[in-house]
Amino acid sequence: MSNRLHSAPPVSRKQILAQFVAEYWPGAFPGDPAIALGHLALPISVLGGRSITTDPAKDAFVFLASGATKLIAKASKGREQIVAFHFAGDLVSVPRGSRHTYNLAALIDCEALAMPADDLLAIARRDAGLLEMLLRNSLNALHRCRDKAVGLGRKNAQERLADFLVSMAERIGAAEGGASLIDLPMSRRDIADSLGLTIETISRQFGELRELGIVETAGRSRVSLPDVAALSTLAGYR
Amino acid sequence: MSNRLHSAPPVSRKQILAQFVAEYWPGAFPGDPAIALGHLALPISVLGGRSITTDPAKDAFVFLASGATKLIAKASKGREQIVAFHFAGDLVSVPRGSRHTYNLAALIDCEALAMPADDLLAIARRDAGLLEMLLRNSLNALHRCRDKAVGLGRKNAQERLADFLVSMAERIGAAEGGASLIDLPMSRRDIADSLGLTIETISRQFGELRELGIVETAGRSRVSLPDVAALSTLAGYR
DNA sequence: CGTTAACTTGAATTAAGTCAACTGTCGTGG
DNA sequence: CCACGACAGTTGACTTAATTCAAGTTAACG
Repeated sequence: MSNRLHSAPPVSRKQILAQFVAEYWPGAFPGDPAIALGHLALPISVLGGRSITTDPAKDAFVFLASGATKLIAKASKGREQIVAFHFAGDLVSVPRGSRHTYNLAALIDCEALAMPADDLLAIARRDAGLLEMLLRNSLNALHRCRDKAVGLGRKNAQERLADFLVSMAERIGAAEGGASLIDLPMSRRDIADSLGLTIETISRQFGELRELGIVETAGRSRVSLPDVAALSTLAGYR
Repeated sequence: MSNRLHSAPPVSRKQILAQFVAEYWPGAFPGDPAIALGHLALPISVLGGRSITTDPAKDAFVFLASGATKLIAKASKGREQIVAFHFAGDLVSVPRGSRHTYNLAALIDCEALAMPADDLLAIARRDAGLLEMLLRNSLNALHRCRDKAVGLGRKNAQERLADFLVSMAERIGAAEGGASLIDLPMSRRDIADSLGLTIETISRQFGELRELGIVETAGRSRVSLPDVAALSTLAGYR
């Protein structure tokens, strides 16, 4: 799994920091962010399948420079719920463990930057531009999470999978006219854990969508959606 | 329903604004916020059961000065999912309609302040203190929403209701030693729509928890939790 | 005190889960 | 480059938790 994507050339701490600043810190003075973030931002390289560990007693932010991750919540009895997936450029808020224990895991090889939330907030307090980007990002995540809650609470298996595929097409799909090609970095188990279903149900629903001619699959990870609009209809929006 | 709580004495726009500023705008100069927010913050009084309407095409913030609300998402086929409950002092982010349509409704009489998100952000851009409070509030909502997603995706009916009651005890319960007294402002239907279940299932689970001696009910809204710790155990955390 | 909507309870149904066997994909090493 | 092994995914039969449908009860408000 560690080489599903070609091993990236070694990326320096400086480069990752620069990437984060470019995306989330508008109007930062060159050199300034490096000094401020220098000591608290921990650069991380992880192989697919491994965890991106942060202090479980503190909220943290993780900037994902490259790769893909899942944010897992653990409940009792070994049950796991994947609360969000992330891709290159995303900034993830990883909550400290309270009711449930949270854990960020790499789906494929990742380059990331981990920062304690308190420290980042302390820096941002002096810079409204950064603060506003953090706020926009967090509102975005909130709205995504709410839409997810609707699916988990009120949709059947087919609608959940349709919604998942439409979302993935939007985020990592390669458009081909009305169609979309996706190379899923997550397993059927991950999809199941994200949609509150079992792998068997995911498999059966992939089957149904294939029958309907709305989804085509090749191998474990390649998915083609010939008609994204039709799939959206099945997702039970509105 | 409009007088479940005594009708509050008429509250002026100025008072509500002051309350919002006191909670979310540290170090604001007196008079300054009033000028900035004056034209865009819409004061609202609604009776229980009515909707707090905001422009459905724009994200909005609603500051709840008094009362209690539910944020409802509508999916296709008339299905509704309550995504969050709010109480006095809460600041609610109401998303514009995208995949699902969102709607904020009063559970009891409310005094509130509605603001278009863009306008509030434009003001906050010049004030890191306000911005930081908005960010903390939004991260808080995000973490709550994620915990909710875990329940919706991976917990059975009893665990969901136990979790709901523990949360309500924390937010609006009156502590009595190890016990907690709650006066629920929402109906069984609201609880069902929040937990992704039906009213019948909620009713049956209340019955079970009563049998177990962990929950006592009086009338439709009064709930007493003699042993919150025991209830937490049933909620399937960790 | 009477009406009405909220809630409760019971019996039948169903969507998804569980358990178990089978098949395909993909990376490794011959 | 092909064959093998291991794990990921699929398929089928059966079970179950929660829904649905249908009567009852009760609480609260006028």
